[in-house]
Amino acid sequence: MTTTADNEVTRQLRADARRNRERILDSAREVFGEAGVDAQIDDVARRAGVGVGTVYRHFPTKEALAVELVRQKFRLFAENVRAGLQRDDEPFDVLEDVLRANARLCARDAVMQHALSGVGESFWEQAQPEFGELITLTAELVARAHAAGTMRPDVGAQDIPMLMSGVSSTMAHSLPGFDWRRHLDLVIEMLRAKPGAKART
Amino acid sequence: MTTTADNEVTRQLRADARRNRERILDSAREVFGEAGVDAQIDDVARRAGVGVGTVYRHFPTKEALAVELVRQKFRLFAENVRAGLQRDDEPFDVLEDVLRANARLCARDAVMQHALSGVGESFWEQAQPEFGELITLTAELVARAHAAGTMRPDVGAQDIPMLMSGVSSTMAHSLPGFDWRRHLDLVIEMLRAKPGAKART
Amino acid sequence: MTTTADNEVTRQLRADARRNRERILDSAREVFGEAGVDAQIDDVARRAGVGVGTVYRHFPTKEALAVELVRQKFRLFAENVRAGLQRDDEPFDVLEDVLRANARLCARDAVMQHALSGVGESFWEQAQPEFGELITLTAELVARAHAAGTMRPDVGAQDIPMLMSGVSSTMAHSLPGFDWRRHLDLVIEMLRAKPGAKART
Amino acid sequence: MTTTADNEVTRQLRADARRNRERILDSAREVFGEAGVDAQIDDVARRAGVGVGTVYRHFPTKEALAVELVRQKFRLFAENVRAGLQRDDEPFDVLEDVLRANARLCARDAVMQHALSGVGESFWEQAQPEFGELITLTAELVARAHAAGTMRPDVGAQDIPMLMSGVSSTMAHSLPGFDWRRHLDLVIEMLRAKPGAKART
DNA sequence: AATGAATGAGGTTTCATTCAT
DNA sequence: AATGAATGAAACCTCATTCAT
Repeated sequence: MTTTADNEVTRQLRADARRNRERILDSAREVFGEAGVDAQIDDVARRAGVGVGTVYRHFPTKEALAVELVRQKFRLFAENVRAGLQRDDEPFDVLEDVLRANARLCARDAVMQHALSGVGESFWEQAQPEFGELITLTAELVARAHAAGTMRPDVGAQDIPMLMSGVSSTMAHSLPGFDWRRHLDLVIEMLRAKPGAKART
Repeated sequence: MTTTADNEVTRQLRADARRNRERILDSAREVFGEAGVDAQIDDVARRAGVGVGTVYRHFPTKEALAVELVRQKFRLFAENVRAGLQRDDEPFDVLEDVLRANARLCARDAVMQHALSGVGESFWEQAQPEFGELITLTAELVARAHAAGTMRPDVGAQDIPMLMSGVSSTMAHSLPGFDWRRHLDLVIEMLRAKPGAKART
Repeated sequence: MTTTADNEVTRQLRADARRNRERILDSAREVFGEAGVDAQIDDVARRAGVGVGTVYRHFPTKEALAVELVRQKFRLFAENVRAGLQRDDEPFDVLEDVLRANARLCARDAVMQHALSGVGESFWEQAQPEFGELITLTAELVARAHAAGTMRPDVGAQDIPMLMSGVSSTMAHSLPGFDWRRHLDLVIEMLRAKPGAKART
Repeated sequence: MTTTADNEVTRQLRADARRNRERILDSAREVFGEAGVDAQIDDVARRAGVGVGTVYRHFPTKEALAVELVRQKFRLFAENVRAGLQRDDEPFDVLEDVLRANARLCARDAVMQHALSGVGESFWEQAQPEFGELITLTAELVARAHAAGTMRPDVGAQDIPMLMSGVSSTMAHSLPGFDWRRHLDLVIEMLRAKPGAKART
């Protein structure tokens, strides 16, 4: 019983820390969303209602914080793919739904834009595990669509992140003609098997 | 005689100034290319062989300098389109060549990446004239390709910058699967009219 | 019985606390020795295997911890002097031995260096009792040496700490020519009575 | 004539910068003197009447600033030795005067204390040239005193900085018995040749 | 009594921009 | 018109100390 109590105290402490961590990440998402990746850590801390030190305890540098946001997002992407893999529907339709869902998760996410903008080359190295997992899962979905003959055979799973990164770059602008849903529609067209179409290898 | 002399001095200075302006822009292209848009104005000035003050005489802010680089690039794009419009070849082939040429102009251009990353929303406002001109010219090329029936009818000139911005975003990475030439190939395939293909509106 | 139990718990705790105190002091000596007085309390705590809070329970401030180390050292110095006072040997020889022993205790002691560097003026105030005791004991040894005529009559007990502080300052460096044993030798020569030598008052 | 004018303008600019540099160093001496080496650069800047950036333009880090103060002081020491070498008086008397003069230059100089306290081991490396010069000059003075037979033959020029560092460490305190003039007197006694005295090698 | 997460003032340093020469 | 020294508002990060558990 003492042990149980102790454990609970311990868990309680951890729970506090974990809640702080969550609040910091939430706050960072908001602040980065509003002010871009150049936003100040102090603002993140203030909005999270914690001291700067607490932010730095959880994330040793500002970059580490941004990287964690990207990793989280990748995990969400992967979850969507996983959910898609559970479905029994036509594989390409599933893929399409998943891509649309993931694109929505990207929309107006400044950190993602930053990660995609190439400044944060190191972002990808640090998010490697999540990125790899995402590719692996996507490959399964793509394989099914290929097998079903509903996806262009000469486009592979590794093309998807590249194309989606393009869609995501569209989101960063409110320029005339820039509409990420349209961009995504065109990409999906690209991926879809066309009867009689011959792809350039 | 005094007037003549003064004029000569003035002209002399203007020539100097113009040369300085060019050197600053060249230097900025290089420095931004190597160190990203976060590079320092001092470095730009040093490489141009002028004082910082001179840079500021020509460009009121660092952003103005970057914007000018973007505008220059847009002018180059437009020139390529204009050259294409002179050609008598099949219009879609011309479009393809132009897109490839313009993509090459974008490759690893940090300022362009920055402009595309959404940080510089105002970049586009300031480059409005050049951007508009580019669209206008592209529209003519697209119209010809549409008329020739060699380009997908449901994709318009205003889609091109969006798609190319996506291709450009690919250039920022050296990630596995990220290959802008491949991205561009896929885009061009998509733009090409396919016999029997029915596009989703 | 409850009282007995409580007492036992208290005693138990006190024993624990005392052990903790010792471990913290040991740890502090090591950490300060390795990283200087600027080392962090967290490191001291970690090496002692306790939480920071525990350090602060025993020593209200970082300085208090450092001061305690100095006081301990002074107590060791005093013990050496006391041991010397027990000996029946020639008093100046005893003094020489004691000074050499105490100098060895100082060697490469970062806290001592810090105390000597003047930053910690307050160190000395706080170590007043130990310092006073040390002087008192030294005075007795010096008196005996004076009486024996083996020590320069114009140098007193109060000169010793000053001279030893000089020797100690030598220890802080690994500069060419800086050798505290040499410095100490010169000091001891100087303290020794010389037949026919006339000291400047 | 134009050349002369240009040169004057250039010199003028440099003069301004040089004056700023001097003011920063003066200010640093004062601020470090009052608040120790832990004083803030902002205070140095404020007292010098310049912006922080100006301080950093002249001295890339806080340490660089402190090091420069030490080097300056070493140069002053060397100047005193040089002046001593011009004199025709008895060499040991000259040495004594020089040591007293240099000790006075040290008195209550917080940066010097810091340099001597061993924290700034790197100080000495960076002040190597000045330190070396000082030793060289001192060696000449010592050689003369040795030749005159007025200085202990078994004490060399390289012992002097060590002994003076000891004297300097005395200056950092206002403890009972700590009196650097007394310490210096004793050191000078140490150095003086004693008729009939046999030095320990 | 112990723990260690949280705090936040304060420190150093950077760099776009200004301005005296 | 050109120069580059000066400016100073931020930005990031550290660490002695507090306090909830």
